[in-house]
Amino acid sequence: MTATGRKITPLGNRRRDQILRAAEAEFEKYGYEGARIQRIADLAEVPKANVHYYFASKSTLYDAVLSNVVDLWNAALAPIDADADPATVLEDYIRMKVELTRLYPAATRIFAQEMLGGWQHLSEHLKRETRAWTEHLATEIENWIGQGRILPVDPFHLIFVIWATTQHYAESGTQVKSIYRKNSLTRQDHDRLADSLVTMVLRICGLEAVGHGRST
Amino acid sequence: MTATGRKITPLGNRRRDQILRAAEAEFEKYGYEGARIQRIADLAEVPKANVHYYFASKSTLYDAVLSNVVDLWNAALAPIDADADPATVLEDYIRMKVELTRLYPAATRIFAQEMLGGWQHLSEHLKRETRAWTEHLATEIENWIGQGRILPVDPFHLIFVIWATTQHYAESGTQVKSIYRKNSLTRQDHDRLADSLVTMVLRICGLEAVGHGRST
DNA sequence: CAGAGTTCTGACTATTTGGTCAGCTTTTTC
DNA sequence: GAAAAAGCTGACCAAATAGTCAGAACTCTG
Repeated sequence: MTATGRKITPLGNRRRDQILRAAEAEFEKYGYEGARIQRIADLAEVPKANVHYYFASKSTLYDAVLSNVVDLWNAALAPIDADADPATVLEDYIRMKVELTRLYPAATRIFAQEMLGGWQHLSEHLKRETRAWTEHLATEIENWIGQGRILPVDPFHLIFVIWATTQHYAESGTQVKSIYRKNSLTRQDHDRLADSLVTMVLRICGLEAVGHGRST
Repeated sequence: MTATGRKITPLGNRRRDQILRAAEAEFEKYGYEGARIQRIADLAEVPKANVHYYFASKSTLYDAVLSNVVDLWNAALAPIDADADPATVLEDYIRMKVELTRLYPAATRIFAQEMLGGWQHLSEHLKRETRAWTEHLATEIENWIGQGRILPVDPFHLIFVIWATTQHYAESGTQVKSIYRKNSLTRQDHDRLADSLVTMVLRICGLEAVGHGRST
């Protein structure tokens, strides 16, 4: 379905994706309010009216972009094995999160902007989905605490630490890019971030092997 | 000096502050791009033209608001005693930060928005000031690591953890307010947040007394 | 290859927004 | 108490912006 209610052919789908990618870049750079349909059109190399052919309004377009991101997160981070070792679960979670940040930096930034802004522009439907998997992990953490498998922490604080710190890195990533003209950060950079994060989180939970400080 | 280059009298100063406070609330709620001069004027209960009498442009006004915040931070967080105990310094820093968040929640949110947005709207002058005290603390942390007084961590990650987590709390604070119609959070709420944060940060640095998990 | 369905777009509109300004009112100064 | 300075504001304006629409240009199918 387009904005006008017609069927979409493969050709139309390609254009739609093209616009969606441009919109992602625009929303990343300027946020919801700052984003301009005209710039999205320019970036996608289509006339502005074409954008409105596929997406009725700015908010529809934003929702479409965010919906992609949320799907990504759900697919990658949702499944947690209840019996698994907390350290393993947390480490996997963090490394997956860093990997997603590496693969989809724009998407991640938009999501984080939305998070910090109090989910102001997110549709109710997407808000609910987001909360679902956050609370899933939080419950798991609380169980571990109850079972004495990790030190007591506020689960939401812990999750936020992971998110915020990854995000901090994504930020400095864009700075590095603009300063050094590097198009992407090295694999090593990402590994080092993940290491640092894992170390911090495991220490918070009292799970790190003594004298195993591999971060710096 | 007003926008038109005149002297400011006490009367003018009061109006200026009135507008500044309204602007703070507006920027907090909508961010730079989303903020509307007209709404600021309405909130301050002055005509829109009066806003422009004191502040030449939107960005001038934003800068004035942020300048206040940065001054606050500089005054409260800058002085670090080089010889003091790391645990004490970090704990004091965090508790001061939480206290500032309690006293100036709007200012803090704007600042954090700017932080996450990569300082896009901050004037060069303010950017430099901000970096100055961040790097000051980072250097201190690096010294501690070098002297073996704390476990190795990325100083900027650590600082970001403190900031982000406090911010997370400020966010949920506004949610709590809007849901429960509480006008301010209790002293106890703030103490509990500070406790939780201190615990996390000290664990990361390997400084927490064993079995001293007072957070939840 | 015709015509139905889909895609595309230039030109347009309605509205919003930041910002200006001439001239009025209030306050300060001497 | 009058002249100067500062404070104030209604009525504008130019620019920007999201969104519309009629009809041209494709493209797919039977």
